Amino acid sequence: MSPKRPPRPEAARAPKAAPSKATRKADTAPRAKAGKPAVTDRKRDPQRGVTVTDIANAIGVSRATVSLVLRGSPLVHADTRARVEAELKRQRYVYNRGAANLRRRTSSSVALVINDLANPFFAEFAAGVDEALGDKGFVTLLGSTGESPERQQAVLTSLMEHTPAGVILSPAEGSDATQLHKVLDARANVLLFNRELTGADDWGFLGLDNQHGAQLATEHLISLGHRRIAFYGGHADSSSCRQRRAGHAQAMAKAGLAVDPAWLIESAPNRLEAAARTGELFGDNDHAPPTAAVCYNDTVALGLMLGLLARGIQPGKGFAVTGFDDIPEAAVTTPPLTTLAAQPRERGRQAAQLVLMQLDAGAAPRRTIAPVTLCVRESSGTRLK
Amino acid sequence: MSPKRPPRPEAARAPKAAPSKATRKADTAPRAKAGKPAVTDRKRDPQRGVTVTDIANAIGVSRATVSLVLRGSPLVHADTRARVEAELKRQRYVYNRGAANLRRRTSSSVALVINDLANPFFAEFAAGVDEALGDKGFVTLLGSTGESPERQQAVLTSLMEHTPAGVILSPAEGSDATQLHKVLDARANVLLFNRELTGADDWGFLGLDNQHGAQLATEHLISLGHRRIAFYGGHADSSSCRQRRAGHAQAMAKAGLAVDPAWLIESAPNRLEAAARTGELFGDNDHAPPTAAVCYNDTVALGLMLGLLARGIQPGKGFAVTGFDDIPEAAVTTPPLTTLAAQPRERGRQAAQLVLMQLDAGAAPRRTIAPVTLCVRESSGTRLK
DNA sequence: CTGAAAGCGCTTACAG
DNA sequence: CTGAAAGCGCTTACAG
Repeated sequence: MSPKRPPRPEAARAPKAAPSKATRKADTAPRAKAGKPAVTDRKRDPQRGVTVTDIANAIGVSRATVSLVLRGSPLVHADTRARVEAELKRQRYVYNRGAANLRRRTSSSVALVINDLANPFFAEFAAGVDEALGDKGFVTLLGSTGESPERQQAVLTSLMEHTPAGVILSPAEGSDATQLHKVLDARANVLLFNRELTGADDWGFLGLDNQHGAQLATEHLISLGHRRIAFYGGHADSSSCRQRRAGHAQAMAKAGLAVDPAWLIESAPNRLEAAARTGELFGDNDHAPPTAAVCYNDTVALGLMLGLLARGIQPGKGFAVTGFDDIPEAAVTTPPLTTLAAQPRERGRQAAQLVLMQLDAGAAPRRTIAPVTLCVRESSGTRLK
Repeated sequence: MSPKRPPRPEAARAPKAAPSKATRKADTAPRAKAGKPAVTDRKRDPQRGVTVTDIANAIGVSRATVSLVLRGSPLVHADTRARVEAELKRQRYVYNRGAANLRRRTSSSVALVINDLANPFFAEFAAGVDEALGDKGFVTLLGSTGESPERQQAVLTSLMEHTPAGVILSPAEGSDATQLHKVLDARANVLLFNRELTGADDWGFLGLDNQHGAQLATEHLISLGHRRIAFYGGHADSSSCRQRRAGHAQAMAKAGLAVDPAWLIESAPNRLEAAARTGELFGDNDHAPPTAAVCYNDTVALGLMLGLLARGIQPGKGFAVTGFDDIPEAAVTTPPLTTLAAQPRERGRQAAQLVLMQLDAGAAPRRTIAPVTLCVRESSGTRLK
């Protein structure tokens, strides 16, 4: 029943997996030379598709000619071309791109590996990637890691066996460039998205302007009169969190405002933990508590708003909150969330273009930073009196 | 720059597209027989990957033996196997599944075609499909139609050229089985998801229990004391809308309640149009207006709630609303939305299993209906006095 | 237990 | 303008 064994955790080992039996009928050995005349009423395996050979034989030309027609070569005589095309249509020929890719040593696919499609940010990103890839005639090979570096190794190993022309990878948290190099060899055309990795300079990178985004949010809060502004959530060892924290720090410094270390609060980027840590904002430090928080992302901001409500504090009234990402929920929460929009679908299109550009000999992998825009809603409140 | 021409709108025509030049160096003609001894300091194209031949030559066995090791055959001597495996690792061999699939006439991919990944319902569904497919050693080929039957034809045509072992298709609105049969031939292993199509009985189908779901929602509203309950949104010619309307009708009939035809209101399933049509609920008919609405889906329900607010009516207070799907926003709107949960990720896993089952000779394509569960929140309000 | 040979469906110099 | 031949990287009877 199971056509292949699942990929082992030790993904780097040789593929033992037996490919699927895609043909519904088990192949019986061809009895052509077995003496008796073959059963002629099924001269061809019904499962077999139409091939260039069938077309060529049907109208008495060579396979080469059919191939040239398929590839739109101007070498073929118009009449011949017309006859071939008619026969192609008649027999409902389907091009076997896998065979062509093998012969030409090309690829018409790009692997896209992300944490989880259920994250709307990545869903939009994936939609953008697939859109742009499709426009160029490539197909998307999907893979998801669920933020597990081990699964990521396994998924990438499996995808590489399909010889993608490129890999767009949003690394799982805790990814290690050394490990990744074991499965994505020197020849691989890789574009990293969203998370920067040390030791991966041979690959392209597309990221958001995290620092500037957080700076915009912080400046926005300062302009509303806030002076004590926390940075809430995220893991300080992730590059995006570091960059966003830097933006926060920069805006505060620029405004001549001190940052109490107690205002830098870590939290896993999920709603539950973000809500649970709300109390840390109002801990027993000697100083006055913050009146606003720049959150690591929207999910954290949503959690914090729940946590605030649980303590009887109205987000946007008693305490200002900003997010990052502009996920769909951000517009419909109570209150709607002020956040940074990253246009993930556009980023997806861009990632596809970048990875395709890298295929060209000249284009060296580049570091690209995409802008984000502040989207003001009610969670950041109005001007403090 | 563009490695392939984009697929033409007339998708059924022969593929003229020239595949991508994935190899960074343009191939130069092999000069092996050109007289002069070949340049030996680069005896192999550096772009070339390691093949079974390389492994076989390196340790002096035949390619067949290497292949047997790769496929885990018990026929190889343990010593030989060990030597092969060591060499595989040393040369960082990567299995070329495309070549193997070609030779074995198998496939290790499944095409997944949906309207748009940005729809969280389909994002979850896709995540489930990919998860389950990956567990079985298959890879997901992604395609999206944006609800356009024309794009759907083009996308399917392109995907079929990659010889997927199966196709999971959530048909675009307005899909036509006859058209689909032009690109998904008799051999294709197809599973339709979510939208039923007449004339597609040779394919498998996985759908939600739309009727029962709408019935549950209606019964819930009836149990709260509502007597005049509208069915709001959706296009009456879509199968899912018809089924949900039937569930509504059935619950009303069972409770002995008449349904005023004016309470059946169509709307495109988007927020904007759903909001705009709110007035139709309170039109100038002679009868009293409804006090509650079973909405076609969550998006429609969200739109309706906005429309109600715009007329000064509090959803969940002055008017009860239910949705369908349980998208993530449903839990965080004001008020949170009572809806039917379809567990799209689980449905995705199920779809993957079904399409893989269909590969087996015995398993004929089946019609499978998955249950949905009522998820009560505040938008349906409390008991009417 | 291992090797030589044929072949999956396509493409591409090379002749003619 | 068209055909014969070789080959992409793998697998599979068939011999030995």
